Amino acid sequence: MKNEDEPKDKRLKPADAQKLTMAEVAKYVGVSAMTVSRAFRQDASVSEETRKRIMEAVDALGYVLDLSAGSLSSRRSGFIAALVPSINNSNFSDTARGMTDALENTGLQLLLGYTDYSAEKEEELIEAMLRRRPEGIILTGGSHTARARRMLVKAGIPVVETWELPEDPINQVVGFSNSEAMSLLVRTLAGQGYRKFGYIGGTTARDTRGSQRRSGFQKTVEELGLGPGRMISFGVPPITMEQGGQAIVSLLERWPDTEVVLCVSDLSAFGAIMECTRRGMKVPRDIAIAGFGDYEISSICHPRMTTINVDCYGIGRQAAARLLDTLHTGEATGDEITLIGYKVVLRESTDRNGAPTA
Amino acid sequence: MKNEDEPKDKRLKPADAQKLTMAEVAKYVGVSAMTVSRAFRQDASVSEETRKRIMEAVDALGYVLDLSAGSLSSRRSGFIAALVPSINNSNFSDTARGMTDALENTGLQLLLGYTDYSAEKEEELIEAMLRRRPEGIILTGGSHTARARRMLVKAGIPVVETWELPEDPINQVVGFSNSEAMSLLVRTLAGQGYRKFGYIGGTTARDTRGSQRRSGFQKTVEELGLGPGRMISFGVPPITMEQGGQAIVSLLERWPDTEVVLCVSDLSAFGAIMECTRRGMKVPRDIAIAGFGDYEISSICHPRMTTINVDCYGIGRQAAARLLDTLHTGEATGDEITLIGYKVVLRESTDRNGAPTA
DNA sequence: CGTCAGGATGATATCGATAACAATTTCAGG
DNA sequence: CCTGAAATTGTTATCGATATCATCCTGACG
Repeated sequence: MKNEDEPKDKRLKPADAQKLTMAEVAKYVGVSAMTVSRAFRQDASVSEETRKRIMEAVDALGYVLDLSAGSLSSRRSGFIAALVPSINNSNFSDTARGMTDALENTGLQLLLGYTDYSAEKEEELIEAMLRRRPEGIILTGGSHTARARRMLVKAGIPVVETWELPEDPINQVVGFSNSEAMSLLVRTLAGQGYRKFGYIGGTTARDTRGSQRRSGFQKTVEELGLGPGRMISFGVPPITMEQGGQAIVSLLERWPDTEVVLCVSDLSAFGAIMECTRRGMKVPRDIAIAGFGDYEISSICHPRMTTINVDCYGIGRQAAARLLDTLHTGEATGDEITLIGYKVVLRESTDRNGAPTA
Repeated sequence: MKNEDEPKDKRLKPADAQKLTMAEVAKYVGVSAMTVSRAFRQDASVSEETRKRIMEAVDALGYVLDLSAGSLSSRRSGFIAALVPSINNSNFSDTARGMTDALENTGLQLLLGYTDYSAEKEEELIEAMLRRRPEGIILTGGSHTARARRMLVKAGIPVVETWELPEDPINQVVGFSNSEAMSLLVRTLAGQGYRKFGYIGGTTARDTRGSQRRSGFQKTVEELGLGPGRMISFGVPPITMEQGGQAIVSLLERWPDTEVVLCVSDLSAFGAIMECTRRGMKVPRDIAIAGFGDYEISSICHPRMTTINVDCYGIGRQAAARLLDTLHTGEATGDEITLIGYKVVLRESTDRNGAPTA
């Protein structure tokens, strides 16, 4: 081999004056790189004195740890991947917050990806995430492309599916039955005397939770002997507020005697309520409307909206907690299903007295 | 080669049968690892035939590229970090979408972090992101802790600050003046004859965009000779819908003759409108209300809301585009400021005729 | 005074890909 | 057929940290 006399370095990076490495910090302090590495971890054995000197040097030099190198050698990437359908949905953001909170002080970071309610996009994201070797992955829903599923299984990391109860879970599940939740809402309202039920949802099975809610609605209405529900499908999920408004107009044109309309989410329900109000109809006097999700808007809007409250934060928190369990025990104690609670929240928009609080 | 009978390893990874590397794929196909590596990139020169065979093997074996190894050696992490205050805010999610779109087909992935409107949280996130060596970073706002700023400068990667016009930019800026935008709204409404202005915002400077809007309001009201504005500060940013409702009650108790109330965001404005409606006041007949941001809710709610529309998507798209420019030219062509458009959207909630469309 | 446990630190191999350059093959054109 | 440029493929060193094991040191205790 060559000695390091002559060929110092011929290729010089452009304007890259600050390729500071651990070795340089080490030299600066007068210790080995290994000791610097140890100083960055709280479990490692380094004397307090040395650590202090190292950290001062780190500060002085402005050194920032390079995890991409570290994770290669330690085989721990230090992050958990989480895929949610939408960034702009307070239900999912509550879930994300739950995950972040549960991961606090674990040394694990959460990296979020957005699937836009698309299984293809989800597959792409799963691959992109797996390439960075996450230590675990949390998914929304239980429907994935075949290839996505294969990759997930092969990856050999804990997988948690959330927000649903998949028939054939990959690993762990933290969720609830969207179908039963919607069913509960139908039964509750039927118990209040409502008989003619309408439903507003999306057109495709793309939003699997939406489909489940719809089928829960349909099944229950029939079980109660209230005939087939009046369904309006409108647009590609997620349905917007505006589409909710358009949908209720169609629905009432077609079935003017509808008494109560359930919506796949609070957002479309809000659009429906506003549109009715705009057209001079009183909610709930002329038409009762309920949503799903208990978004902030539901308790603020006028009239306040009946909906299903789901423990979104709990989903995230539990999902991350189950993931951590699996990571710590080294092996899942069996692929469990963690059920998450939900409850009907009755508010003005379905009040039988028809008189919203003044 | 070795059988399972011989427990060669003392430390046994749990169920870790699949530590598939590029070298194994290469062996399987009968080429070198380098060729496999090339096959994964579209620019590299590999014969179509070889690439096909390699990709079939990748598929058959279920190999997933390991970027943590690749980025160490190539010194390219393949991602851009973006920090936003909140994931549950459609303005910022539009911005994020703009960034994602602009990065499409660039081989760069977007990693989002959310700061919760806290500079300390932002600092932590910046450090966490920098440890993974992003190729660029996009921030929301121009206020950062001193240490965060130091780290950013030292990192030697392009930095884009968005949504504001910082006095002392780190590098590039894509934003607008929140102060002037609010000022424009005040002038527009004053032009319609409004004289007694109220304002609802948060209590602290934590939300810098909020503070700028407030000062724009205050300054302009005084410039127009309309006396000091009637300000109600309520809660820690971001203000919720509910706080908007509470705030307007306080404001009207204190200054019952207020004609129009501007809010730091559409969300608080919405809460205010609903609360007024609930109390039997007509908007805008009894009180006019305007927001900021043009969220979906503003065009749906009843009455529809006057607000400022900002090109949120454009902010994201431009920010990413400027970042890519800098990456490609190798050096910024000067740290530019890219101005983003905004406009006043007049709707029913400030209609001087006072008669919301039936 | 010797021994040994255990903390602190260092030396070296290594994680899995890619950069850089070398070697080989292909093929057009003289 | 030969030559050289371009296309394809291989070899080796390396990216920057950490796992692992070796070494050194301190002090308690017989």
